[in-house]
Amino acid sequence: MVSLKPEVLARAGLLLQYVVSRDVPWLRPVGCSVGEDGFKCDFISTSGRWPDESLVKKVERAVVELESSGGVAPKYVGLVSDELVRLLGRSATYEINGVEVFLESEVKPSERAVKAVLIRNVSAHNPAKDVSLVRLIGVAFDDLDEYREWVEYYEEAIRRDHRVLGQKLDLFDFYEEAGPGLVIYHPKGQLIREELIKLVREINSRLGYSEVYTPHVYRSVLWKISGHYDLYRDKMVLADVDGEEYGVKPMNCPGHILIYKSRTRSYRDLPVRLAEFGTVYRWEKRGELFGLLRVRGFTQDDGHAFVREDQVELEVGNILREVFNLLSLFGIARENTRIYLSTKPEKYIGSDEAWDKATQSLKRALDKLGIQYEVKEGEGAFYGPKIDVHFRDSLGRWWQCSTIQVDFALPERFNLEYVDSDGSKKRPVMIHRAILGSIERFMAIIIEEFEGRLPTWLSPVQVIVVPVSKDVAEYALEVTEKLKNAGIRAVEDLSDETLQKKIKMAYEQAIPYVLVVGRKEATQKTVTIRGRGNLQASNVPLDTFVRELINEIRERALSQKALINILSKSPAIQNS
RNA sequence: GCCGCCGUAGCUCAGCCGGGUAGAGCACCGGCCUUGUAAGCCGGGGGUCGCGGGUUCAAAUCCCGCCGGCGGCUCCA
Repeated sequence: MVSLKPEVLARAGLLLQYVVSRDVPWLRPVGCSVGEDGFKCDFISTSGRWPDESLVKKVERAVVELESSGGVAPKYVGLVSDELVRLLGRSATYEINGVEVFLESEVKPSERAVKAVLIRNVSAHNPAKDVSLVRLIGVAFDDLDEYREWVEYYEEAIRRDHRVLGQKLDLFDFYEEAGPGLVIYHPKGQLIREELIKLVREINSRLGYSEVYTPHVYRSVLWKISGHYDLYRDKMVLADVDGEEYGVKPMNCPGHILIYKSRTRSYRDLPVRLAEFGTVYRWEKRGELFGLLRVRGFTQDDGHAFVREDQVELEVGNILREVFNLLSLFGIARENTRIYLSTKPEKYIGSDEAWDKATQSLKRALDKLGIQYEVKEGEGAFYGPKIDVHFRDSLGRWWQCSTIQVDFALPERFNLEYVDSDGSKKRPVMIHRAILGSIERFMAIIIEEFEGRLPTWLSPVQVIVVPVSKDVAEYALEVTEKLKNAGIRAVEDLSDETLQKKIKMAYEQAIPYVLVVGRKEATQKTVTIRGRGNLQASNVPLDTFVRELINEIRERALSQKALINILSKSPAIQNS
């Protein structure tokens, strides 16, 4: 991630507004804000026209020309009174050659000249129902080297894009005939899913969750009880069958609640913990879909804990610990994660006291683990406070993955109870949690994190065996067989291609290990191991490699530990 | 859903502006080569140019609608 300078973005935003109002009379500037990924400048189009590409290029050039011809210093005037600008929350006015331009008040524009401006997109912005603005978003630099570095970074980001890699590595695809936002996993993508599911099953068992399985459609009456029918209907897939209405599940909770309700629960039974890899469908609006990161059908590693109020903190703490294990398992840098605690919104259900208790429990759980987080006041769901973990994708966008939500609403709506020690009936609290969030979204994040070069345990193909020539084909098959018998996902490449090409293909398919075998290896029952980064160990006994590789996979190692171990333990077999 | 851009072979893309009926590379198939470390050589098959309508003697190319994708906005795991 190349970091942009807010003060440079601010200056560019101000100058951009100035040249636009100078050169494009039908666009009136109304505001500009600065974020970590660029500036956003909003304009009113008084003619109803939209700026086209050539106009955008012209304006970009005009800013740089203005700067190179001496530039002009934006003069701070004060806070604005304009209603529209207030609506945009950008309340400082500046003046350039007598033209009023705007900027959010917190940022100070740079004194230094802007050397490069790149407008990345023109789009509509609708801060209110009846207001449509022209929004230019872009980046700016006061140093040409930084500009070039940013462009390079951006091109790199496209190569890491999970949509590009997903196709190149034959993991998954979307098909027009199938419908937008509906992912179809190819065999290799499904192998990754299976590994992730296996991982979460282990986490679930550590946390005491029992896995269940529930249907994909329910009678609408269930969605009416849960409240989804009223609150969520526009995102639900509903169908009338035999004169009855059914709804495809957008969430798994109602099914789990029915299980909770299947018998009388004692305070001793709690927490009751149910987990499911539940595939849900949410009919997101068309423009909101985005690769695997935003789809219409996805599988959550969902789980619901029915707890007493006094159990919330411990339960949340345990889940959080697993979430952080997960981050380190995938080597996701802390700077690429954000943790939020969202508190009571304006509209809410449940008592203030319960909210306060639950929120304090979440806080204490976070603090006990020494986790740094941001509080989003009033951003909680109407049914309870929550903790969310967001990850950053290759383009710098943030996506919510892990989530832990306290819920007072559903226990109420479904009239959930347990019998307390004094024989009285009490209402449990529900904790909704997802460790990965959605498997789809999480997969996208890790594909980008690793640029497709997944750690061995996650790689759909872990080893490819490449014979040097046809006469060692049999040995290649023998090696592959042995690896497969050891539970390793191995394939052989007996095609007619040259060795060089086979190696190149293996690298492009991001296969972690290439085993080259020729006459020498065949007679000695060894393999020559080629790992990532052209790291190589020659003539390693096959058994040694299998043993080390099984360890690497079992430990879910991030690095190519097997090869590194072999190289460090027996430098004698190194042979270049 | 809103604004803009885009949609040509399995993939990446050229051709579209100034209409005359489709091309390249990779992949695939066949042959030669029998390979010791990131693309060996030669040949071949493959496209109702996203779908539908309109303009025209003639549409991949111009116009309209729809479908799908992308970048933003809004919303979310």
